Amino acid sequence: MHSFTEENYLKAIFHLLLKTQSATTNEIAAATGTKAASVTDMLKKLAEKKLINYARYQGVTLTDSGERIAVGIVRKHRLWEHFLVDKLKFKWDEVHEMAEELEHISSTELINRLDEFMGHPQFDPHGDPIPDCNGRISNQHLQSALHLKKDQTGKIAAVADHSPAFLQYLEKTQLTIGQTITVTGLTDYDMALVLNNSQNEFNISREVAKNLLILV
Amino acid sequence: MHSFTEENYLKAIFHLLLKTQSATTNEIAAATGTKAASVTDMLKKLAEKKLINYARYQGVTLTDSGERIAVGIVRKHRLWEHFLVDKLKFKWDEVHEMAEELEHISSTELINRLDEFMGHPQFDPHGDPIPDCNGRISNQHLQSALHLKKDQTGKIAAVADHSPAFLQYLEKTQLTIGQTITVTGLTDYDMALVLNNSQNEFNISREVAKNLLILV
DNA sequence: TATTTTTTTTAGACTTGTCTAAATTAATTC
DNA sequence: GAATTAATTTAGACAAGTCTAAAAAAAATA
Ligand SMILES: [Mn+2]
Ligand SMILES: [Mn+2]
Ligand SMILES: [Mn+2]
Ligand SMILES: [Mn+2]
Repeated sequence: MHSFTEENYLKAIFHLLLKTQSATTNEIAAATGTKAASVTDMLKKLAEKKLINYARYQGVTLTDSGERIAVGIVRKHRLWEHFLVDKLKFKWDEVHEMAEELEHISSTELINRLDEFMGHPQFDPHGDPIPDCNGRISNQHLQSALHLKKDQTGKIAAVADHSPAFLQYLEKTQLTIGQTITVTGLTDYDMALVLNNSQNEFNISREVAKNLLILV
Repeated sequence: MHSFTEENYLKAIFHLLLKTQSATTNEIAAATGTKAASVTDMLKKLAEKKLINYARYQGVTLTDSGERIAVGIVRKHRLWEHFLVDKLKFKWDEVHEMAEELEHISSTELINRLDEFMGHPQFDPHGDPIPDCNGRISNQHLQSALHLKKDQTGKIAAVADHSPAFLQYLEKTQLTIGQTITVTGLTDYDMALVLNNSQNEFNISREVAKNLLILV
């Protein structure tokens, strides 16, 4: 059908378009770990196949069929991550690289059965929504913990940084998905957030807070 | 590590070596769906990497490290097939193509956890033995149903033809793995085998019998 | 507006794996 | 043993995806 490479470009463009109107050559190069010249070649090919809208120097958007493919890859990625954590007992910081391979297994019947086997999970281990078999993605309006007001309470719902280092840090400090937290103040020294999670009180840096996504 | 292509060549050579002393260029071409000229190129590359023993015009064998890789692929293939049938409820004639993709997922930790998740199954859905995590393969001495003597009883343990058509035929006639059968005779007309499976009596052609592997 | 900097594209080359056609070697047959 | 046939290898080409270096376009700055 489509090569792994094409799928990876479409997925990268999809993720970039969640943040901006159109994805640029350099952004795509950074996201795919390639050089700008290679990206230009691939953009021509994807445009030829009507998977992206591309005009020289203008950046790109996905066509409907390009987006359908990209969402399909994201669905597979997140369902496989859920499988690895929920069934095979991997930790949430261990599954991304494996999912990067598994997301290219072509059978949609397989992924739909996997979805059913796990009881149609709504979110992956990092709190990201799993598109349904029609490509629909639920949208929770989350906000960064950094923007919580004093004494505001919310539930940790997702993370904005997926690096193993960050995920391991959260695991160690019990800041895992589903935890309810309250912001009780800021430290004078570095404006770190003082949090309360019903048992203990502790501080998190503004950088950590930025990457914690909260459902209020 | 190794490309999908290299893995597929090693796997093909491994399967060929179960039947003969050394695998020939044409056999490998047939098994991999390529042309002889392409095989020669790849054999040079695999020999360069010390994964096969190759001398021009002589056919090839696997080195220890080549065999280790090949057995690893076979282990993955068969474990994934077991997963698809046992957990995702696919039929035994539906899983081969998916396993052809899944066998190239690189993580050995993943496959070991999958193995554990399924309770360390000994055989895949077609009765083929699943190598353990050290590459050891159990060897049952099976014989073709064609060579059963009159009134001899045995258990269907594996199939020699993995084509969906054959597997569907067996499913329909209840000749599935684990069934105990007795050969009660031969028809006069075409020497078909007359079988008894405790409930019914019925005939199977010599071609079908050839591909049914029996544990006596 | 003219100049400098950044971004993007083009040109040309390389790698992997494939092919067809031709040449070579090995195996069969007469 | 010579001639024919079959198997294998070599030669040369191609497609996909990548790269570096250079050119062109766009954006930023003076
Ligand atoms: Mn991931
Ligand atoms: Mn994830
Ligand atoms: Mn199979
Ligand atoms: Mn099998």
